[in-house]
Amino acid sequence: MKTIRKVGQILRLFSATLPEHSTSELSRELGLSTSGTHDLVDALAQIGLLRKIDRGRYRLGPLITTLYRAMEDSSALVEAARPIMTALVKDHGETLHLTLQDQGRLLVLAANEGTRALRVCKDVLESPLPLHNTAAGLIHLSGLTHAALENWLDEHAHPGASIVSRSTFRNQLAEIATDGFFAAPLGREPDVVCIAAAVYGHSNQPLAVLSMVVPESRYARQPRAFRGVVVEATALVSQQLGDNPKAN
Amino acid sequence: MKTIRKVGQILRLFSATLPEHSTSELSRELGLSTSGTHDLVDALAQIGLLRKIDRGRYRLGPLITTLYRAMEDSSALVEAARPIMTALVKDHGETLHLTLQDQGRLLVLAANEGTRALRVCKDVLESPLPLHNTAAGLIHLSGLTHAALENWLDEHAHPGASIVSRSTFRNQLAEIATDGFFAAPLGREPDVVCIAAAVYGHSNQPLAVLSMVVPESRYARQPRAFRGVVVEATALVSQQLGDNPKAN
DNA sequence: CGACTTTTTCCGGCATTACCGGAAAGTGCA
DNA sequence: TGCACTTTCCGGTAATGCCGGAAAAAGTCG
Repeated sequence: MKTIRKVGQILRLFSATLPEHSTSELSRELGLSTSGTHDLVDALAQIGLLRKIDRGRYRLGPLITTLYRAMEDSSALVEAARPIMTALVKDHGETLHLTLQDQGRLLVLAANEGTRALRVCKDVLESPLPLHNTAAGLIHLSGLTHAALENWLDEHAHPGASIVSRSTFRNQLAEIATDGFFAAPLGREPDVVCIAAAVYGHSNQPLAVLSMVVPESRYARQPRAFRGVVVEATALVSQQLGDNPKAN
Repeated sequence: MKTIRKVGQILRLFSATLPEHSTSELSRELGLSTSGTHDLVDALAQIGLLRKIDRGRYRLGPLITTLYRAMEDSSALVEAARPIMTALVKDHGETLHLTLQDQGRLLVLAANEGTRALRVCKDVLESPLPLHNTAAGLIHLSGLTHAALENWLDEHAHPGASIVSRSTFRNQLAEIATDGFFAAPLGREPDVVCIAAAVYGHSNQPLAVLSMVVPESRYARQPRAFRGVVVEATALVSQQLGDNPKAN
């Protein structure tokens, strides 16, 4: 559906740093005619996904907020995960994240910062790390369909990128998918280890990822204990989701 | 753009109380074929506006969160309004709302509950009141384009509805548009008065509404004072937005 | 203030795509 | 295992999106 793909492309041009666009900026970005682009954005404004600010200038519209509220109010995932995350931080003092992925980027749904004097900042997964540079991201990648993974590789596996061999990478992901768990240094921070496990929804489908980010010095002392803690927590969240007929 | 209109229709079927739909539910609701509906929802899932949960079952997708975050992070409106609302609650103790409208429904962006022993609950504008039953809603209606207002009237002005005469109603809105201010009882609550004024954005376009909801007994003692307070607060917000080149 | 440039908006024709029928595949239940 | 129902798939056709070109609008400059 080409029109819907264009809808996605247009909407993704709006960001916190570029919240407003004109018709001609959008048409240049998308390689479309100005009149065609105008038809599109006008229609998006009519349904509420965009809002016309001035003549020819648009921002994200109220339907975004409406849908987000609907989504948030119904999120059994966050509801199930929150108390488990709170308890985990209290017991272990380390920083936690609950994440989804959206078109190859991490999306943080909930973050609880650790309580110890030396702790990993909870914003570490907000910066635009490539998915394959975090254990949480690799868990997400391992849950992608083959087609979605190929699309992602088309974008990220090229000369000069850190993924050298596609087949090696796919094999790595297959192992991770089997384990449902992975631990690795966070991006280029050798002092920080990310320990991540998949949260499964109804019908055992990977849904979200719960991860703990820990100073390497503490992780090195008892890596299996950390693995156990994270796997157990995600099993609890998955279990609550599985028991809940509304669970997503 | 019929396809985009269908996108809007589909997305609006997802709510907090109905967060998940099957393909055949959606096709029945929209009066479309199941295969046509499948094409649509599959495409929406590919761009991230929906997410496929199970075979043939969909929920709102991660792009909603991504866009909402982008929107929230850039909202000069809320940023401008928040300290002014905080000061107003502190000084006067009454409940405040900052609202947008989305296709004829109020959308609360920020709500500060009053501090006095007898106070109006901050949730009062969350319940699905028709726009014309609140002063805030009437301010919003008065800012609609003629076409958008006609669409809204087509939905709301019919035999048995509370709007008896379209032309009388339009005249009332024209006066409200001129004043940029209105006060009236809240819905069917004779004890609560809603006092609302328009917030203007760049190029003097009505953008949002700031309103105060007050026990009628307190309002009756000094109605002009309340009017002055609300009008001054919205003028301050409008002024800050006008001075801000990023203002929406 | 007029000329000029650029952008936006509008609209109808045509090329492209959305839509759907019908069939295959999948799922649940008795 | 058969049946009922839903989902998914796919190709043909009718409907729609896309765009060119012109009109309108807005801003800039001399």
